[in-house]
Amino acid sequence: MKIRTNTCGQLRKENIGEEIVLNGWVENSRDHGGVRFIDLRDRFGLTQIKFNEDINKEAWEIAHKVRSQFVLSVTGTVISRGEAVNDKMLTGEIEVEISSIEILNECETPPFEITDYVNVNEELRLKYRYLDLRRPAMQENFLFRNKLVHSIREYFYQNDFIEVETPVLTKSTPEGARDYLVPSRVHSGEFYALPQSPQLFKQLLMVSGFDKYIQIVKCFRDEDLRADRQPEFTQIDIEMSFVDKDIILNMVEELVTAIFKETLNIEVSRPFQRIPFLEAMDKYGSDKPELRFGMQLINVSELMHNVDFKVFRSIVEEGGMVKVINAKGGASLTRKEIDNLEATAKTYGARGLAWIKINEDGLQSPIVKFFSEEQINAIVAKAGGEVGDLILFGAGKENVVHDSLGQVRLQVGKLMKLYDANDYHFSFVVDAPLFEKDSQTGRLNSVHHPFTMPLINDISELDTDIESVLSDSYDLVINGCEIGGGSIRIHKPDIQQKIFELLGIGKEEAEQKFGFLVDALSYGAPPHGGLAFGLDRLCMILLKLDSLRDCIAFPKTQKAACLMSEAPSKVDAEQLKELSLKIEQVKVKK
RNA sequence: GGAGACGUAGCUCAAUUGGUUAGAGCACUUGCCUGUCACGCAAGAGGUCGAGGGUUCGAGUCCCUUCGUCUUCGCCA
Repeated sequence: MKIRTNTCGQLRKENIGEEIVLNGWVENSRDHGGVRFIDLRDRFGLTQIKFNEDINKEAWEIAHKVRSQFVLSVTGTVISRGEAVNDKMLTGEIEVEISSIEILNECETPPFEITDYVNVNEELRLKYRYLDLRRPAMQENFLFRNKLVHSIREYFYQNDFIEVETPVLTKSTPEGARDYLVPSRVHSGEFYALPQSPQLFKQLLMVSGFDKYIQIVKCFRDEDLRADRQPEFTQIDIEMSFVDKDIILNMVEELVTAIFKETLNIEVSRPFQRIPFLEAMDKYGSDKPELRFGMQLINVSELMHNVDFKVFRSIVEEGGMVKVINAKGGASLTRKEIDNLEATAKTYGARGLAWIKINEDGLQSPIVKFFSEEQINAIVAKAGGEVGDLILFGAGKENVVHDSLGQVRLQVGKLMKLYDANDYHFSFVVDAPLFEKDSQTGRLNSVHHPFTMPLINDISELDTDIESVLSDSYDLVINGCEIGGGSIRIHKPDIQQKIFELLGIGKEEAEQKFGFLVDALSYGAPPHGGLAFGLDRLCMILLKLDSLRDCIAFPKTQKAACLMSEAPSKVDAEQLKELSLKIEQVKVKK
C-alpha cells in the first residue's frame, strides 16, 4: 500500500499543486457519471477526492466499485475547488484529483449508517461499538477525553506529582460497595477483590514518602448501574502529605481552572464557594447542591405547632419537619406540571406535595382551608411569597423532606429555566458528618470512609455525642453533580483504632482487615490527605452528555454486560476445577 | 428487589375498534447523470412484527410468560 503523505483533515489551499497520498474510509460518495466525488475520512478530518473519466479513466473505473466504509489509499493532486467551495468543511477550499486508487479493504454494508445524522438504538451501537466509535461525534468525544486527560497529566507533571500504580488484584473489604471478586488458583478457596478505589494503597504511599501522588486508575464497584454509573470507571486519584484542607482545595481549584481553560477555553473564577454539608442539606436538600439558582428550602416547622392541619402538626410533633420552597412566578405552572412535581416528590418518599398559588385575587390551594388566615399569612410571609408565586411544601422525616423537596427544587429550576444551561458553578461541600446511623440496624457507618479525620480537638470528643462529630472532608460539586471527593486522613494509630471501635469493627476484625494500615500508621505516617475525581463524570459534564457511556469506549449495559464481547460468559469446567469452584444452579423463581 | 418506557424491513418510525397482500423515509442493489458535498432521477430487492404460549372465525394490535435495551427508587463506605 501507499502510505499517506497527509491526513484527511490537513490539506488547505496552500497545498494546491502538491502530489499527495491519502489513506482513509469512504464516508460518502456522489456519482455524477463522468465525475465521482468521495468524502474520505480518518480521525483527523474529511477530504473530498474526485475521480474524472476524462483525466484518469482507470482510477475512475475502480472508483465505481467503491462502497461506503471501504478503506482506500489514493494518490492525486491537490486542486482548487474554484467556485464550488464548501465552507462547512475545514478542507472545503480544496479537493484531490485522483490519479491512482487502491482498495485496501472492503466493507460489508454496515448494520447502521456511520454518520451523525442517524439516530441508532443504543443496543445496536453497543453490539457494533467499533463502528459506533467510527462516527464523527463519538470520535470527537474521545479526542476531547484525550485532551482532558492530557491537561490533567500536564498539571500534575508541572506541579511535581508522581504517578504510581497500585494493584488491581487486591484484598476484599466488605465495607462500602459490593466487590468484584477474582478467585485465586494458587490459594484454593480464596479470592482477590478488584479495588473500589486505591484508598489504602495511596495512604501507604504517603507513609513511604511518595508525597504528591497521582494516578489515573480504573476502579470497580459491583452495584446497579445508572446513566452516570458504570461498574468499572476511572478515577483521578490524588494524595498529598504535610497538607491541610486549604492546600488541597487550592490545588483542586488550580487543577479545575487549568482543565476548563485548556479543554473549553473557559476562565473559571476563584475561589470556589465553600458550603458546609449541613447547610447544603438545610438550604438545598442535597449534599451536592445545584447552586446556579436560589430557591432555598425554608423551614416553617415552627409555624405548625397550633395549626388544625393534622398532617403537618403531627409530623412536627413527632420530630419531623415542614419545609417550603418558593417558586417565584410559579403560579403560572399548570395543574399537570404541579402533578408532575408531586410525582417526583413521591418517588423520593414524600406522601404528597402540598402547594399554595398566590394569585392576584387571593390564594389558591388545596390546603389553605385547614389554616387560619393569620397562620397562612405567617407561612406566606416566611416563604417571602408575593403575587405570582407558588409555594411548595415538603413534610415528613428530615431525610425525606430534604430528598423530595430538594428534587422538586431541581425540577422547578429546570422547568422554569432559572439558570443558564451553559453556565458552570463550582463549589466545595465541606465538613460532612463523620458517621451516620444505619436506619435498619442502628449501627454507625462512615459517611465518607473509615480513614477520614474527624474535626476534633481531642480524641476524647469521640466519646460524647458521636453523631454530631464532623469530618475534615470535602466534595467538589459542579452544577449539582458530585465530581470528586476526599478528606484529610487519620495518621495516628490510636485515632484509627478508635474509629474502628465506633464502627463496631472489633480489634481482631480490624487487625485482620486493615492491620497493615494500622501498622503503617505506627511507623511514622505523615499527616496526609487527598481526594479522587470521577474522570468519566467530569468528561460527561464538560461534554454535556446525557450518558457516561458516550465517553467510555466500551461501556457496559444496565445489566453490566458487554454486548460486543458478550462478557460475562460461562467458563469451562476445567477452568472452574483449577479454581476449586463449583457452580450451584440458582433456583428459577416461579 | 421495586416502578416505568420501548422492541415491526439493514436503520429510524407508521399501521384507526382485532379484519384484505404490514407501509414510509433513509440505507442497500441496478441503471442514468461532469460540480456534488446528508447530490439528484428511475427501477428493484428486502419482514420469524424480540421469543414462547393463550383468547378469537381472524392477533403486529388483547391476555399471560419470557428475553433484551433504556430511565429510575433502593443500592453506590
